[in-house]
Amino acid sequence: MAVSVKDVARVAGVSAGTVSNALNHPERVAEETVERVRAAIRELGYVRNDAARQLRAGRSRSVGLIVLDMRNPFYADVARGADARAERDGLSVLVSDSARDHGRERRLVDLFAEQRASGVIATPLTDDLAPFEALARHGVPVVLVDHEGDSDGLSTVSVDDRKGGRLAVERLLARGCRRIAFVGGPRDLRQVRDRFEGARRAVAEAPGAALERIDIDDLTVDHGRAAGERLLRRSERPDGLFAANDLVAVGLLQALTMTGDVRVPGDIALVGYDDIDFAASTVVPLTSVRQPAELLGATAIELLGRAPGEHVRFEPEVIGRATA
Amino acid sequence: MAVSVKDVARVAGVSAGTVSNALNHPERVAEETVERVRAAIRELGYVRNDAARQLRAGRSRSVGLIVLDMRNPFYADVARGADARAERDGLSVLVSDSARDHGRERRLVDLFAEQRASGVIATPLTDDLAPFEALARHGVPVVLVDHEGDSDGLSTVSVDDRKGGRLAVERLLARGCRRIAFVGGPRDLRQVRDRFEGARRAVAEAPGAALERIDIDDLTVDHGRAAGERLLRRSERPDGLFAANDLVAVGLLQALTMTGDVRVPGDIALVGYDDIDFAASTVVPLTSVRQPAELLGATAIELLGRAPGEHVRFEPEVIGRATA
DNA sequence: CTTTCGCTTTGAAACGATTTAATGAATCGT
DNA sequence: ACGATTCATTAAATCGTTTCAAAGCGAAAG
Repeated sequence: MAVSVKDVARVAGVSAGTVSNALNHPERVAEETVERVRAAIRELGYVRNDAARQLRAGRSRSVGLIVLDMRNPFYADVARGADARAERDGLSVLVSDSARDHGRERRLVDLFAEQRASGVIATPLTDDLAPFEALARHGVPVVLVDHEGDSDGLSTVSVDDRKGGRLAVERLLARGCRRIAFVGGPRDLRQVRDRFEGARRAVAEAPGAALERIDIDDLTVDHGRAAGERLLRRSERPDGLFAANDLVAVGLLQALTMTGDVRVPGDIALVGYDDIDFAASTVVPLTSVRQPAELLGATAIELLGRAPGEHVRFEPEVIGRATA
Repeated sequence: MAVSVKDVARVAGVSAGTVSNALNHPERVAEETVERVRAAIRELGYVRNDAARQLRAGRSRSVGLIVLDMRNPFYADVARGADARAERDGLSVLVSDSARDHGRERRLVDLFAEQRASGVIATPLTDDLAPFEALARHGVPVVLVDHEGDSDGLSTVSVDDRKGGRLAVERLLARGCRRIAFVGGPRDLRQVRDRFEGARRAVAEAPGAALERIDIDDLTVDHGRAAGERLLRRSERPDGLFAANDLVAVGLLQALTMTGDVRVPGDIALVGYDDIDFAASTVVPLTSVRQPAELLGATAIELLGRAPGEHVRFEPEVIGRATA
């Protein structure tokens, strides 16, 4: 059933080696022969077997991209950026979702290791980089995205999240907010930790300002809205909110504006994180800390081709809209 | 550099075949030997070469999922559903984005063909199913998602989009809307076409109701908002809007509510499509036609394992919220 | 007329895992 | 104690492609 080079060779009246050359190095083969091989391929409906090709080459032509959460548009943008850049190098990007599950992350790393991927780009779940270091030691280039690693077998592309946290809070402080709350979680997620840390420092430097921490279990719209509703029932409310990402911010915004007795930003100002497409489109357009998502993805692909251990860091930027 | 079964075999003092058996059929190998092999694997840091394994097996353990637009949370949900179901069968789902580009779609189909994927699940770009039919003819099971195909080498999982369009408009009609507009595009996208067609029929059956068509180039928040802004500048406005998907609906809603002189649903009612997470969280919670996204994904994986040519169709459902 | 050069093409050897039939060793029943 | 039956292991074949050294062959050079 399976058509192989040998069959093509027979029909074209040449050897298997020549078929391979006609396909991969047409300049080494007489024009007329190339044509004959092409015809045979069409006739038989031959499709190259990538497994055999890879086995010989020792390495595949695809790079794995492991994201924390496919539903977060931020990662979709990272994927887009990577995809676009990879196309130029003749690589394919295959995205997979760790869904914030350690087991799943591990399995995906193993999968790409076994596939001898050309590279793996990942947003790691926690600080436990062991699986990725192992991967790198096995010769698969690894680039961590959105992670400020220090491990030197690995390259990283990141955005300074502490600075982002600081910028967000400084924006709130500049508006006059003094009772600031950070809404995010889970706490062991590095992004959450660093953004909070940046916020903490900014508040510490501002006389008279206080920072409260509101924990949620997941960075989703639903959890954000639930947190917002809890906030509404309190007598003493913060006057400035910093959400760990835009999904949470969107949820908060919904809850706060729903009843109509809290005005945003009048009573409570709000800053989100990621500047996803939706941010510009919320009830009150969302002020957010922007990360250059597509650029992160594209840069990650570039780093795959270079020596490991390179660290590129981008600067976040506040996109001021109406909520703060 | 590369560690192979042979190296493991040497260290464990057995033959290559035994190493393979220890890995894949431990019950055929003496317990003590399995242990010795395991130890050797750990010692050498052996990682199985999937290319070789596949070459022998003739088939890979991963299924490709080709989506129209990674940024649309609907597809993220489909991917989630597929992923969860695939895990049980020991398959991995690799997602790739055709980004509504024909060339890209073609390249991805070729890629999965060459990889001899266990299956391909795709949301096809247009009605041109030739590439997918070719794939199926080569023995790769193909399931089209969100497509009501009739081609019988292919299985499909779909949601009745015409019915969805009808339901959406009936909802608007029931509220008393009579000047209804459909906002969507591009016209050759099957989803757009069918949803419009359903809307058209529903309007045709309602005495005194008229349907207008507002074309946009892309089903995104931005295009929706632009359409909404154009709408605001008109003197004669529709009293009911049906958006081809929720992203567009969110954009429309933004534009309409921004200025404050149009009330939703008072002046203009609105129904979206897909019921993405965000839908519940918009300024005015969005009424939307729900498709069981995760179920679509899971079902697609199941169909991969069955005989080709099976067609499963789900029913859409209106989720009534505040906009209509 | 021989030598040399350049261009095509070939045949065989990899790549690394799995499988098959065959072999050897141990256990069993009678 | 002997053939029959398990059980564990092995050696060799195989999957389909690419590569590399070698060979074929006609034309140009001497």
